[in-house]
Amino acid sequence: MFNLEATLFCGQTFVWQKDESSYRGVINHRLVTLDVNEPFSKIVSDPFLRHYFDLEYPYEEAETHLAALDPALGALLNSHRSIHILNQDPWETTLSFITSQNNTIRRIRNLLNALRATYGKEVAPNHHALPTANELLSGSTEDRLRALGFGYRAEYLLGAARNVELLARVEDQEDEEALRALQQIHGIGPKVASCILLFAYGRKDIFPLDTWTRRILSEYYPEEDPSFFSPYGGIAQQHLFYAERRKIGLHW
DNA sequence: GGCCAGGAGGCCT
DNA sequence: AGGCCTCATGGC
Repeated sequence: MFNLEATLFCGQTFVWQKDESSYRGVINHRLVTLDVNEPFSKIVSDPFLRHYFDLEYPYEEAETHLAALDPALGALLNSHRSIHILNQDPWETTLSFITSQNNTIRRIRNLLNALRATYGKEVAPNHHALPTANELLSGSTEDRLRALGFGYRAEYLLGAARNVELLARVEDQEDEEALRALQQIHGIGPKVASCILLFAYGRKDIFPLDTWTRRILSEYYPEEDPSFFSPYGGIAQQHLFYAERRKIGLHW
C-alpha cells in the first residue's frame, strides 16, 4: 500500500499518536483507530479514509518522474515507498500550521490538544475534535488563548476563524492566486499558506520553504530552486524533510 | 542538580 | 532588521 508510519509522522499532521497496538487520531470530528499490524484493510474499505490517505493519486507516476531527476532522490523514494500527502481538513490544517510557526513539534501537539480539550466537541470518550471556526469565535478570546499558551499566535487563530470563508474559495483558485488569498489572513505568511495548500488541498507542486527545507536545498541542491522538482515539488519536499529528520533522530 | 541563553518547521511592522 | 509568546533543550 504505502508507508503509513512515514505518512503520519513526516510533519504534515500533528493529530496522530501511536501506542503498542494502534494509531489513533481525531480527524473531521471522528476518532479513527488503526491496528498497527494491519492498518490498511480499514483504510481501503472506508471511502472517507481512502480520500484522507489519498489512495487515488498516482504516486508511482510522480515518484518515477522525481527519481529520474536525481539518483539520490530516487534511492530515497525507494526506501520510503511511499509517503502519501494527506487530504486534511482545510480549517484544521490552518489551525495547526498557524500554531506551528516558531514552535517545536512537542509544543504544537500540546497546544492543539489544549485547544481540543477546551473548545472542541468530545467525539469519543477522552477524545476531542479541534474546535470549528464558530466554536472558537463563540467560546474563546485572545486572552483565553494566550492563557492556554498560544502567545502572539492567539490573535492569528481568531483572525483565521473570522476569515474562514476564504478557505472555501481556495478550491477553485490556481496555486499562486490561492497563496495570495491565504496570506490575506493576518498571521499566515508564505510558509503556512504553502502548508495549507499542500496538506489540505492536494497541491502537489507546492514546496513549503522553511528553515529545514532551505537548509536541505542549499546543502544537497545548491544550484536548484524548488521548481527543479516540478510538478511534484510537494512530494519531493516531504521525502527530503523526512529523511533529514530521521538522519538526526528527530522522530516523535 | 540548577541556571540561563538561544532556538524552535514564521510573521508582522 | 527586530520583536514577538512560550517552553523544552543543551551548555555550563
